[in-house]
Amino acid sequence: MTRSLRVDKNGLRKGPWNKEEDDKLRAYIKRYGHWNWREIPRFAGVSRCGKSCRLRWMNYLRPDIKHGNFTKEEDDLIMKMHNKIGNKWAKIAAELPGRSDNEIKNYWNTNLKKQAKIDQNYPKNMHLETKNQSNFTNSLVESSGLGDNNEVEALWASLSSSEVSFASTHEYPYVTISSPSSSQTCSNDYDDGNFWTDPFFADLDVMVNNVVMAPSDSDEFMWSTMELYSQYHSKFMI
DNA sequence: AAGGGCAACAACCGCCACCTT
DNA sequence: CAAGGTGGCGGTTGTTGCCCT
Repeated sequence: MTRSLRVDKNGLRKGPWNKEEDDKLRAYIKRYGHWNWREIPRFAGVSRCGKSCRLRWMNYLRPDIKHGNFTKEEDDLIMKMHNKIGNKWAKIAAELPGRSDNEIKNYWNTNLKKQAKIDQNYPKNMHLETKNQSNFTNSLVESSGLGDNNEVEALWASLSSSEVSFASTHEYPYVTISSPSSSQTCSNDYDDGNFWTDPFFADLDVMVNNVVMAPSDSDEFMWSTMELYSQYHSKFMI
């Protein structure tokens, strides 16, 4: 399941590692540590680039690395964190001792992504305009961070053209917002703003008080919008 | 048995942030 | 402050194995 072995123009091997290379690298790092990845292959006696050595060590040779099937607990944690922070594999890996970011990324792409897609269709989609907007915006003014009813109404109106769905997967609620060319999912227990990504915002052209907001550059906008959806979720969904 | 399609995953590549000089 | 080096990250690719027809 790996690439075929080849040698590049500098004489460096590419492709699958053999046992001898693994043993040399493992032995060297065990004894001297990894002080400089670019120099390590020369000292360890392997014809690989430093980057390749680092990858091999981090994903396979580290003594604390765990191989084998993911547990249900690990699945849940990956799903939860992915809902929350998106494709931040290194951050997710930091919460899963013994798992590498590469392994988690592969696992997500081959297993969990499909599961997540299925979950997002549950329980149903709905359109914002079907709800009682005025009552809701009144209750939002204070908590949303927006200035007054007009601002909330304006934001609301501009978002109404997008399809918004609310759903829960396991114990982690999330909100999915679909626009014509992209979709974005985020968790309600937000404490990290990075899950709002540019493609979604770039597509929305949100107007507040006749000013086009630049969402990807505006933390205030981000928090306000998140609060809006969070409040909406808790108010109308059981 | 053959082969086509898909899944799995190790490894590569390009980009970026950070550090050092 | 700028430039170059390095490590880390995330997206993507390439190959093998498995399953289905």
